[in-house]
Amino acid sequence: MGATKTEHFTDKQNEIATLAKAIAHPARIAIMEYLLKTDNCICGDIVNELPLAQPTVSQHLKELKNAGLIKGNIEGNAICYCIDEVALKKLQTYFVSLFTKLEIKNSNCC
Amino acid sequence: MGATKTEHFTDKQNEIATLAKAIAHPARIAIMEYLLKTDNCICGDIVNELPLAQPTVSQHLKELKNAGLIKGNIEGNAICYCIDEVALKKLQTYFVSLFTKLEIKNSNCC
DNA sequence: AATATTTATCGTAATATTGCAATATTAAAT
DNA sequence: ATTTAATATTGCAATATTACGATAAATATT
Repeated sequence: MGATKTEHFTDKQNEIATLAKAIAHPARIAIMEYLLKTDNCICGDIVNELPLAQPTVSQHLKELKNAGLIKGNIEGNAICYCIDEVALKKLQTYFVSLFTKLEIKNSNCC
Repeated sequence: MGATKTEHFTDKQNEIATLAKAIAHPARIAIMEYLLKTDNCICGDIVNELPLAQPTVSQHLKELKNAGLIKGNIEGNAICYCIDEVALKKLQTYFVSLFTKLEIKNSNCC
């Protein structure tokens, strides 16, 4: 009890849920937005940008990386984090398709 | 310690994170997809459709409703749940805008 | 080699989520 | 008014997430 019953759902449903969970935190939204607006995606800058301690930011970065939303490259003794378009595109495509289905349906009963 | 520090992030960041959290579970994805494909959005049907006990489904429905993603109308002694387009549109628009920014940027450094 | 800088990991406390049995609530049907 | 059916709430156990201090690991600088 307590753990999500992933085995009862489809791979696609689990995949989208996992991606959504990865961005289901304002700090991780803030990281994604920062990476989108800057050309200087050094880990230390992200830590400075966020109102959280370095180990906490590091943990959030790890979660985004595990979900495939960002990737990190070693650059000297720093690490350069960037958005990985593939996963982001999956989320976008999914929501667009949901909304398209809703429009085609156009018979929301309540 | 332990709770999300929402007060340090923008309203928009918190709003998107909350919406993402609402769908960050395969059962809630499955509910949204079911509501999109059926015209018969009675709570009992959702319970039958999902591999979870009735109280658990009821709780997931409540979370989706709190996030504004669905709405429920009393219909006799049953309840009709439907998708609320407004919140879904917000998510879609957000991801589209993220991806647009990424395309405009077109200089992912790593 | 010693020191400084940068990032990751460990350990742990606080809090939140997930799932369900038991029970309550509400409205329909008898 | 009882009974039945549908949904919500309560209470609780199991698990997951969030946050951070302390520390480790890796590279750069001196």
